[in-house]
Amino acid sequence: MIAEASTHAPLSVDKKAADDVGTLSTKVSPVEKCREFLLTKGLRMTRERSILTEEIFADHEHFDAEQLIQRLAQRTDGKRVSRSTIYRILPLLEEAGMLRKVARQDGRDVYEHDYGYPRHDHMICRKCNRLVEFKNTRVRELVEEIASEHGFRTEAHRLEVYGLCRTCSRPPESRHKKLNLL
Amino acid sequence: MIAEASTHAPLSVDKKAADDVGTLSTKVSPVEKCREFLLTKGLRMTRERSILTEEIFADHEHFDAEQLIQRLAQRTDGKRVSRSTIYRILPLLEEAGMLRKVARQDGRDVYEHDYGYPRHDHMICRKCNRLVEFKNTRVRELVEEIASEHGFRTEAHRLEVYGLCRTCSRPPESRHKKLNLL
DNA sequence: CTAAGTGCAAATGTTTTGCAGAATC
DNA sequence: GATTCTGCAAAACATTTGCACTTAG
Repeated sequence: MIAEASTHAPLSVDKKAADDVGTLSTKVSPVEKCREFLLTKGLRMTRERSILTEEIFADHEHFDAEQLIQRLAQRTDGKRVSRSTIYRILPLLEEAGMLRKVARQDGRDVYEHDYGYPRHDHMICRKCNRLVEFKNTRVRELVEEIASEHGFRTEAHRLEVYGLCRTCSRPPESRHKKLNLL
Repeated sequence: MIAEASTHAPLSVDKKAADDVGTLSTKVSPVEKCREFLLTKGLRMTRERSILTEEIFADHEHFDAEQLIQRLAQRTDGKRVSRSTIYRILPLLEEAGMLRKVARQDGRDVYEHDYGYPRHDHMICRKCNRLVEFKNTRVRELVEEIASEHGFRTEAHRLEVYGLCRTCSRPPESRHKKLNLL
């Protein structure tokens, strides 16, 4: 099941091209942060929630539910977390401000960390599918400014820039060859 | 578990609060534009494609597939278009550059016109779910500027601002009346 | 004519849910 | 100890697809 033959260069994040994204201000571990949130809601920190949170924050890659299910729902050791539980915890982590949906690819919601990783926006190359992260304070400022003009109280924003990355927009180059661009 | 009591006021677009969004530069009718596209692909302009295109471009509201199905799949006059056909045509209109997905709400893809309507961005109220459109030239300028710093060639962008709209951020307020908000 | 398009019903794939037993506070 | 959680299997949904029949070009 889950056909999945897509050619999507899936979710690759171009860290090299990113600006000042990468500085990490660790205060509390993700699991701790999650526990705090759960407390405020009168909910409980369970083994499953802890396992899933650790798995998710083990790296900074983007991911979707299916990937977590692949990794966690078939373990035989004590670290198994079922499909339903995974689907139930993800919205909690979102509500906790630790995750956010950034896209939908192949019929699935794609998440990224919203905790322990600096705020940033994305440039997406329509050719190589590369996701370039960038950080620019003026974006936030402008958003803030526009919002206030509309009496809107900003909590977050998402800016995605679509186009061609440096590599893909560079014509076959040098020569007199016909550039088959576009 | 996972509360989820969302009050989704679905897809309402607050035109009043919108800025200069509204100027319309009509060149060719949507149906014509669509026909042109179909021609280039060796495809045919059918009654169903024409009906659907007209229905979609009759107003500038955002919509999802289900809404079109509601309106078109149960007609008894000659204007019926089936569910499958609707789902088959939507991607065509996207490819034609006439529509684009702008969000996902309640598990459905939300579309908006990408033809005959000026470019704009969105503010989305997390409480009443209202979609406020706004247009601000500085957004495009800033995007352009940032992109070029990264050697990125911009083709389009999407900016969504999340937060609370004027109404929802106003505290229960003044009166003792229960405002059944909205 | 003949390739492309449509409607229907059935299939797919993701996400949600009711329940009974298990675990946290 | 009561409430919240988990896993399971089944359900709910949105979207897609196979097929026989229509239709545009």
